[in-house]
Amino acid sequence: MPSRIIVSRELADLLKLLAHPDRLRLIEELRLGEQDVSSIAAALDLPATRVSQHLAPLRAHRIVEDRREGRNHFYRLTHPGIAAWIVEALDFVDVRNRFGEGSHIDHVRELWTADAPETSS
Amino acid sequence: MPSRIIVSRELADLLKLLAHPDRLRLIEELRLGEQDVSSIAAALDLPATRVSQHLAPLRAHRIVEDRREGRNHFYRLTHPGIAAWIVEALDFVDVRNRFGEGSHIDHVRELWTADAPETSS
DNA sequence: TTCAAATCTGCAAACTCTTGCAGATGTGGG
DNA sequence: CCCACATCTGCAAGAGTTTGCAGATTTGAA
Repeated sequence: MPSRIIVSRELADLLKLLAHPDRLRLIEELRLGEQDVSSIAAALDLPATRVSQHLAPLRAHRIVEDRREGRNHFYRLTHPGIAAWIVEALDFVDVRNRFGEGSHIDHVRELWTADAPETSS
Repeated sequence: MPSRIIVSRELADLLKLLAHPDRLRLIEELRLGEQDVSSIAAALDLPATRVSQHLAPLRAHRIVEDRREGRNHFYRLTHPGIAAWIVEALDFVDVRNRFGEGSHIDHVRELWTADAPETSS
């Protein structure tokens, strides 16, 4: 079995794991640091159960790591660079004939590239 | 509908499209230049029909573009950078407890990063 | 110990993707 | 015109994914 086939399977599994809108937003949500499940659920406007369901396979493939503190589980990206790598894929999204779609993409690229917002002090 | 949700769907569709071992190898096969369907099929050791089936959605999403010359259809990457971007994802593949897997990955990274092999002249 | 909060796991229905195959289309040669 | 070659498209069975919900865990507090 040639290496290319073995590795392309691993790579496809990884991409399949990332290929879900909620999981992509979840990863970008962790871009700037760890958060517990409830915070993520609130930020993404999803039921906490669903967030936990998404986190399970991400944890199994070591995309995220967790730390328990009392009854809260804090998650963080195992490879923080993955968030920026995902944003790069925006360059490959086809925006033909989708008016306004391009500007949505530019807007999100900024959201997912900006530093932490300064606190209001 | 917030931009993040619209864009994360587009992005997930893109990743889903890429998340297939044959399609990943196909894209890396086109890394160094255009090829017709039969050549790709021979290189990947797949039936030409299957290659054509994989090319159809890649073409629909503008990952590849084609050019007809007689009865052959030559395909090339719309964004040649996508091949290198895919190779970067190897950094995020989990290799825990898979002896030898790491070296497969390094080997393929080289294969998919090297320049065209020099001709034998 | 008993309760409630936070999270995790298991399951079934609905949905989507993959694959092989049969047949359709387009092109060049004789 | 007729055939063969290269490629494309449509279809159906099987496999895999997503989702909501019910119930299991784990932990801290009363």
